[in-house]
Amino acid sequence: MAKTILLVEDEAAIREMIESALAHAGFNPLPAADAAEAERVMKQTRPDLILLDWMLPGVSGIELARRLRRDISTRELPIIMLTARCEEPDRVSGLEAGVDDYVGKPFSVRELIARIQAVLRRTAPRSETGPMEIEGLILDPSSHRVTAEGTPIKVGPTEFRMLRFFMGNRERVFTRSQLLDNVWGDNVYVEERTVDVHIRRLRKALAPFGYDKLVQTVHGTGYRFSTQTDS
Amino acid sequence: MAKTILLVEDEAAIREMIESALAHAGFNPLPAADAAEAERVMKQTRPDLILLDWMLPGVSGIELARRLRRDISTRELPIIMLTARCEEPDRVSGLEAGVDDYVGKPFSVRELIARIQAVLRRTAPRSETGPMEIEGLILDPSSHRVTAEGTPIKVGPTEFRMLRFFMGNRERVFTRSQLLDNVWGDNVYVEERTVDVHIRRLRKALAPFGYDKLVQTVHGTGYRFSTQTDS
DNA sequence: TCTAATTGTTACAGAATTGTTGCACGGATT
DNA sequence: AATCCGTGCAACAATTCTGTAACAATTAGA
Repeated sequence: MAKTILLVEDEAAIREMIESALAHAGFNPLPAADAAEAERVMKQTRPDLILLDWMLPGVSGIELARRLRRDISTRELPIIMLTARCEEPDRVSGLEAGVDDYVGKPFSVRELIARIQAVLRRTAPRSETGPMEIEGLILDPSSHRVTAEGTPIKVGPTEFRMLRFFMGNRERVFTRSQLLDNVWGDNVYVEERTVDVHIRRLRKALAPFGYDKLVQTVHGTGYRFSTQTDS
Repeated sequence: MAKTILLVEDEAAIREMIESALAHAGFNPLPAADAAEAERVMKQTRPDLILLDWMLPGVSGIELARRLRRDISTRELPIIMLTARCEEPDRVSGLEAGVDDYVGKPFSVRELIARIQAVLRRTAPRSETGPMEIEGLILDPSSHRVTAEGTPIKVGPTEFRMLRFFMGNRERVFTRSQLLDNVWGDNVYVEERTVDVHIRRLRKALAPFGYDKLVQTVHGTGYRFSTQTDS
């Protein structure tokens, strides 16, 4: 889930500053000091985006960008260039290099993060999942709504994610640990009993329509979302 | 059916490059070197979109955009402006002039194509439907007015664009980021919380008629325009 | 039945998110 | 120049959500 971002910047101070900013924003930064190191790193890991300084010792940033565009495996890799404000490089060469965005130095950290997210958003193919329905209970991700017989049911964010996961994976038992991974996310630490509380909250929300019986307890193991009668 | 795109750009090198890029992407490019030539071309062919350079000899790009907005026949024509990063144009005044998006030079061909398609996608339904109406709330894009039960509602430019977007995309959640892209324009950088402020202003304007409940909050996600009761 | 383990339920403090307001700034108008 | 208007932002208030602990209820097994 966490996007990996290759950061190619020769000045150590700036590199470290951006690196910590990226980490803080939930990205996985891969620092590199020059083009050679960048290419070495890319042989091992395939980043989701490249932050590339315009001025680099040895192979310049724009030259590296051209190389990446030439290689079929990195042709679609988004590139954001870091340039000195109003340096205004040759327009046509910028066009040809196929850079996705420019950020002029000095820049605000938040602007940089915003531009990264914008580029990732534009680049990523959108995977819209349609509404799910089970015995009249409808969950629509696009409107972010849970409906029973036409009337909307109010559920909290976590309950929504949990119900969405359950509706996509019915008739299967999940341990609390698995639910934490799939509903909360992998690298978060919360007590397993917290799952029980949210199960309770989900049941409470579904109870007025009788759908609470779909959320079943498997004693000694975990929980299951099922239309079959609980035995 | 290939979309026709009028390209107004004075620098021949850039014009030709974009022209070939457009042709390659399946569009039908109509090149023009200045505003006068652009207006001449438009008398013969009606393009689906205009790519307009900010800096033009004679009549400037933004001035041409204003003229197009004044003319009823071209009022709904999507406009994308090409601006140099260092020119730092006032995007707000551009937005008020009715520009749909900005692309800062230098830009990648991919980005340009993506933005063109994005603008075409989101302006397509608008131009065909004309005035929109939801439960007595009427928004008329051509006269730029909002009315409730005959009485006009005063909304600011941003609130108007937001309401127009919402009325064209009901029953769907949008994150603050998506709203910024669609209401403000893609590469405008403003704080996400600013969306909340304009949501507030829109609600305040709609409140005297009870329409404020159509603008719903989806906690943890964003906002939604819906006629269904929020619960 | 009795006991230990497991699960259900509730309350609550702190965190996170959203609502609301005032204000400075820039552009347009007078 | 004076004023108004729209905009974006920050600061504060209000609301909602979350995780945890504590206690009650239930289950499984001896």
